[in-house]
Amino acid sequence: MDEEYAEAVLDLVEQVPAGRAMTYGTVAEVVADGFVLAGGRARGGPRQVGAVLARMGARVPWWRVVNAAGHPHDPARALAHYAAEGTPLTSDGQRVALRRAIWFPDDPED
DNA sequence: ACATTGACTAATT
DNA sequence: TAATTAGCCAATG
Repeated sequence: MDEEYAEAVLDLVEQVPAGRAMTYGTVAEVVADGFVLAGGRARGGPRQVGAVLARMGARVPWWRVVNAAGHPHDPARALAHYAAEGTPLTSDGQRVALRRAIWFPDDPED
């Protein structure tokens, strides 16, 4: 596991505003693009993002990263955060309403 | 070098 | 709507 890559992922996750969220796939793409611009080599798909969070996710708001269906890795804990942050959820209250919560680094409504 | 495994995704049933 | 299938990329043994 490349430390530089891990840092990039964690930094990005830390930038996600409360009440918003990003998908693993999107995080992977944004980080990958950043590395390309930096003339870097390290790549990584969505699964690598998950691998990084599995190791060092404890120090970042990991609940703001969900899969394409809007499901967080640890629903029990994530739900409590969503309630506290006012994150938009779907009718079943079990998954993040990505249509409304999805966030990008260049989002004007940071 | 090969097989297995994951905090994934998209398309197909 | 839910389950299955196939593709995916890197880490690990």
